[in-house]
Amino acid sequence: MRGFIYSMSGSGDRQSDQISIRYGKVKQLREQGIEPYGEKYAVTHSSAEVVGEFAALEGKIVSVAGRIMTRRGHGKAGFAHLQDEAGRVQIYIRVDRVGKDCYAVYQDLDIGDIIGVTGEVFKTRTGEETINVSSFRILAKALRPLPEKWHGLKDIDLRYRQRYLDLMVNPAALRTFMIRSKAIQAMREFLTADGFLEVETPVMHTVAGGATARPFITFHNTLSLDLYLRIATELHLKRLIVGGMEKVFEIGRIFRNEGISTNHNPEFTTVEIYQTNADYEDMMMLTENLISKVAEKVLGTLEISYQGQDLDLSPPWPRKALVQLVEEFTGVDFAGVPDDETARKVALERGLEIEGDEKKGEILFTFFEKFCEEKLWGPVFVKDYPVEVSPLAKRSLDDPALTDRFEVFLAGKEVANAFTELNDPLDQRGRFEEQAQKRAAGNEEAHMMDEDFITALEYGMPPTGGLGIGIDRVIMILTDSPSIRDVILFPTMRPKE
RNA sequence: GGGCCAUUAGCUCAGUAGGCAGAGCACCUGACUUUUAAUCAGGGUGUCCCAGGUUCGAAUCCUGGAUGGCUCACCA
Repeated sequence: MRGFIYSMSGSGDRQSDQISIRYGKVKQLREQGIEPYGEKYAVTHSSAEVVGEFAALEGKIVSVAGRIMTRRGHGKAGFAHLQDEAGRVQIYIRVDRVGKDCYAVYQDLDIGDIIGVTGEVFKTRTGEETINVSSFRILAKALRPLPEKWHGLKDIDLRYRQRYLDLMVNPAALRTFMIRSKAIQAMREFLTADGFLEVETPVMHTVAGGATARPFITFHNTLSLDLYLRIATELHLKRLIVGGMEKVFEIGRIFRNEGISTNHNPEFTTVEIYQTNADYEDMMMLTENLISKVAEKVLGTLEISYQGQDLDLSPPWPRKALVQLVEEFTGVDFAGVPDDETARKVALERGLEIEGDEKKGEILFTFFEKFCEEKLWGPVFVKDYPVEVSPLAKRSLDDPALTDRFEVFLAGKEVANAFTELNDPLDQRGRFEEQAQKRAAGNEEAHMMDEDFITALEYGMPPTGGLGIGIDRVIMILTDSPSIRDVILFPTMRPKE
């Protein structure tokens, strides 16, 4: 914007502003016949290779490309650090080696410019691996100054809005996203090696199901149809199980039109995994295996710390019934609560706001959320959730008010949700109808009736275990990030002005 | 949505009691052929987030707004 204004006003004018000075340098370079946005450079090594393989490279000629991050001039010679994805390497350039004209061009370069250099590898007096430049080329002139070299970019707003700057100057940011990438790769490898088939299902749904959440709505012109961005991948993946796929997973973005917080971003990534002839016990083992294997692969250890507190991911993880945890934390034994009426009374006694039509299971779940959840440092499996809050999970054999469902908590965060899948189409229809009633009563998060999914179940879905993992939250834990925005490259932000 | 806090140079930050807008890095001019937060000499480059108000005078006090952070609510 600013540069645009200056370029419109004529970059030849003497301007004090750093940006316009750099615009002037571009013009000057072109007048000298030097292209400030050059062709690709024939790179032979990365910065890290020059440093790490110095013994083998000493005295050899290498070509490296990168962004100038520091600069130290000494009259007829100069030092700078070039940064590429792998790290940084120092370059040394002297006028008697590259010639007067070439050196003059170097002296006009700025921090932030991207250049390619070729030269001999040597070590300076102070012992730093360095490239003694014999030639270089400008690959991209930077028109804007970089954030400060020592403190980096601290402004959280700018770090999210201009993530490229964050990545450029804050090594921890790049590390976080490299870990994220490796962790997802490790998950994929773990699952495919175990015989799971990776699939892709629609992002645009005619019925937004598979979770209790408000969807984003969009519109298809040709079909003249409201479509919802998916809030879960669940119902399509189970259709694939009906179709005969036995082990499937999908890693994908889902969208929920709800609040934003340090643990919630409107678009986030889940992996959902479905396996036939499995139940939630199998999914517990899969969960602890998967997450611990991923942690080991990307961090090399299972004993990590999150925000200053130790967290040991070594399996097996403890398993606790939800009703038991509620009793531990609140002293209320819901097994002894006979009906909805009594449950509501207990809720009021504990200061919970209720509408008046809540079922016992809903209140039990609310107790868990309010009084237990954030205190579960974990890792821990919380199991046996009330049927009222688990419309897609199969009822427990020994208690039809509960389901064979669990959630995983790490550092007080819910990171996974899994159950033995409900495969009885009659029961499923009843659950949807109950949800539809809640929707009609104004609960926008309640499930929509999904006739097409019921139809699929009517063809018969084998006994299946299903698991969903919130990848962003797992990455938060693995990278010790306090906010979900720290692990999402471009988190949702309100536009400036 | 409520509460609290923040917003000053490209970046990181000071700014006293309401009295000329500051530092470091970056940048500009000059010196310097192995430096590394290079050094030395000189230079301040600004819509103090925005709009009003109070005042002789506002970065500072008041009101409203914008954006962000934390938190509560809601949720996942």
